[in-house]
Parts: sequence; structure tokens; C-alpha cells
Amino acid sequence: MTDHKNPKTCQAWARLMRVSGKLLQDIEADLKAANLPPLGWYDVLLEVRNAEPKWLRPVDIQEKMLIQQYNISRLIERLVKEGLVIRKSCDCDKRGQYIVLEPAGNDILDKMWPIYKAAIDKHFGDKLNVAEIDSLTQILSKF
Amino acid sequence: MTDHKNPKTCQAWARLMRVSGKLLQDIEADLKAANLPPLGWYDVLLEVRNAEPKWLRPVDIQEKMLIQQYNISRLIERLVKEGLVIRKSCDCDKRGQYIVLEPAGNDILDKMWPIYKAAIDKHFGDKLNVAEIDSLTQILSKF
DNA sequence: AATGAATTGATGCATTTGCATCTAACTCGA
DNA sequence: TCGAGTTAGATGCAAATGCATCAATTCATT
Repeated sequence: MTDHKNPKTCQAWARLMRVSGKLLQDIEADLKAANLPPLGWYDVLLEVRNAEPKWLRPVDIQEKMLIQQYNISRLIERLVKEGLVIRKSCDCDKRGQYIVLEPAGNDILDKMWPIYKAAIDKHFGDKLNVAEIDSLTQILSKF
Repeated sequence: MTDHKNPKTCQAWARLMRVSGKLLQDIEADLKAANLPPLGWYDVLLEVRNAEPKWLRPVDIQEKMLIQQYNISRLIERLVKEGLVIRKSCDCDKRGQYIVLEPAGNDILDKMWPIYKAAIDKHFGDKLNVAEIDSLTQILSKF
């Protein structure tokens, strides 16, 4: 890293943190205002649905979502308690388990998406033109 | 928001959340590995130092950091307990208080910065060229 | 086959965050 | 100047997160 680059880097970093944090707050707030669960629930349920007909294990979801093992363990615990997914024992590895989407989980996904989509557009997409969105996507792909 | 734009928007959004979350995790981990406090402490202390010789009140810091009132209240509580800042009664508004940096707080800032800076470069700056950093900064300025 | 290392998932405990609400102080219009 | 409405900050309680560690299994090497 050359010296002249660092000030710009730090400014970009600070701005990235501010913007992404604020966007997350605003979008979560829209979900909450609609009496819907937090984004973490959506992410897990969507991963599970997208993987179908394959079944995912907690460790798979954890890797996709880049979160800690104990966090996915407890997140799944909450989803099971709400009847959104069930645990299914895993024949090939007796330590493991499969996480299977229940109809209620599918319904929640379908209820959340319109609100989520609208919030993404309102707080994020509407502020950028197509070129900026493409450019942002390209830059973020470097990570 | 036009229909053809939305899929790109959602992809950019998803990528933004993934990347910013991961970067935050990695950089916080570097601080923790060096036995240093979390980024939130740095942000508060830096706001207080940058404002000098003016004194900030909790509500000022809260607005700059875009966090909840109860979060800044408790964050300051921790900093006071560690002797990094002190509360000073505010003559012009008896509800309020000023948050004043103590020498220990200044030291912590100076200790954290080299680690923080190196982490920003390593996890963020080094992955992008100058044009990309400029472009990212410009795009984020739209928010 | 045996055993040491690695992986999967859970959990007790401490810290942090979120939510609702409180008190005290300030503001502003009648 | 009075009183309603607003603002600053704190806090009790519940929920979520972080940390360390555990038990059960699987893998890999000899």
C-alpha cells in the first residue's frame, strides 16, 4: 500500500461502514414496521429454499452466511421453535443434521420478500443509477 | 425503480451486505487479536478528539455515529468506567453533559490507530486500485 | 484396528443490544 | 407565566451475541 493511497482508502472505508450500517438499520426497520422477522431469518430460510432439493446442514448455512457457528446454532433454534424449519437426522454423518424448510417458513419468505424488495429499492436502489450499481457490484466482487 | 433494474440492485445489495459485514468482522478480529477494544470505542473517542477544543454531548456523538440513544449512553458508560473519558456538567443545559477525552483515552486512540490502519489496508485497501477506491467513494457519497 | 486430530453442533455464562419507559429540563405559544 | 409538548439522558428487563468449552462423531496416519 503506497502512502498517498491510504487517506483515500480510509475515507472510502469510513464511508462504506457508515452507509452499509445505515442501510441495514433502515431496511431492518421497514421489516419490523411490517411485523416481520429480522433479515437473519430471511437469509437462513432463503439459503435453505435455494438449496432444494438438496438439504443443507447448519455448517453449510454458516459458511454461506459468513457467521459464527454458535450464531447459526441459535438462529436455527429460533426458527425451529417458530415451526419455520425442522431438523432432520443425517444418515451419512451422525454428528450432523439437515435443516428442512417447513410450509410456514416458505410463507414467511413470501411475506417478507415484497417488503424487503421495496426497502432495498427505496433505501438503496433508488439512490443510484444503473451504471453506479454495475460499478459497485464490480468493485465489491474484488473481495 | 424500473423492473429491469431491480435484479441488479438486489445483487449489488446482497454483495454490499456480505462484503461490509465480512470486512467488519475481519478488522474487528485484528483489533481483538492485538488486545485492543472494539471499533465502537475508537469511533466515540475519535469523534470526541476531532471536535476539540469544542466539547461534544452524547446526543452529538449519537448523531455523528448514527446509532441509538441507549447505545451511546451505555457505550459512554463503559468508556467512563475505563477512565477514557469523563462527563462534565453542561452549564447551558442542565439535562445535558459534555464528554471530555482523558489522557488514557487519547493513548488508546494512538494505540489503536496503527493496528486499525494496517487492518484497513490489508482487508480493504489492498484489494482495490486507486480508481476503484475513488469510484467507490463517489458512489457511496450518493447516500 | 488404534489413536490422536479435526469436525459438527450445543450450551453455560458474561456482555451487549433492543425496547419501553422514566425523570428532569427545556421550549414555545397562549 | 403557565402548561403542553419536546428533548437529553438513564435504566429495568428481555433477547441476542460473544466466548469458551463440551460431547459425539468422523477422519487420517500408522
